[in-house]
Amino acid sequence: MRIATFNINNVVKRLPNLLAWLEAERPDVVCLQETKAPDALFPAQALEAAGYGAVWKGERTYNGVAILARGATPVPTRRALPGDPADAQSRYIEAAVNGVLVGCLYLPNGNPQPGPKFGYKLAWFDRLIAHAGELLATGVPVVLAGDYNVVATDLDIYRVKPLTTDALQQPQSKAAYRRLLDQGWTDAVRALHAGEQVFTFWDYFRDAWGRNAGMRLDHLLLSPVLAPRLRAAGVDAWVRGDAGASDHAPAWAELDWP
DNA sequence: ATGTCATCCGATGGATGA
Repeated sequence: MRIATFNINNVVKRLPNLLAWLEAERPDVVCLQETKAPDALFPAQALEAAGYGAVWKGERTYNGVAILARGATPVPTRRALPGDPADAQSRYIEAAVNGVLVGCLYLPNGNPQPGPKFGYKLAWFDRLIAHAGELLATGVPVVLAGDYNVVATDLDIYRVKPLTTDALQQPQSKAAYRRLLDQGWTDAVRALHAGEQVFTFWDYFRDAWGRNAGMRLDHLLLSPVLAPRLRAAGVDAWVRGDAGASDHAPAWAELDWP
């Protein structure tokens, strides 16, 4: 099973890009973020025609997540991250696909920092860690995939800028990601590319793609049952170079499953 | 501080988020 995560940055606007990538790479499972479409406008029919069943949770203009499965329909288990009923932002969806529980997440960006948005980011991270711990306790195979909006280490950014105010690089953000990993999750791309600079995001600003001034923000975390089954992992960086591309490229993990 | 891309509201651009 090959599972991918892709911040599509508007699934309606970039449907041609999404379909081109699906046809070229044929991932089995896809987690999408920033679909930026209300549920009624999610392009389910076009994806079905491309061979993918889907579950989605969107909203107008912002956020929005979805899980696709090739030749199957994911069985939804959640459409929100537990822990705050007042949180109306569409940032988490979870579904079972071929015996794997897939959590698809879009962690808050958190800028500007400091401020209420950064507070929301850290609170959301705490809720994710709590939920992830409960998933681990069940012992079922889980992949938590998405845009974590964190530069985890200095290796995950093209150039370290000391004393930056960027919410993605704050010590609290990095510490939260570290706490999540320390529960027992395996960062699939990092596990197979230790010490290598691998990026999943290149800003639209300042020709970041042309200069390879990227960051690694999109991750697939594997629960302990799945970690020994990891066979390959990488990033389909070519997607970022296409016309009308998202500012992210898909990251993926190939699992010996089932 | 800058820069790009896109959307929204509601106006023919400015504010916003990323």
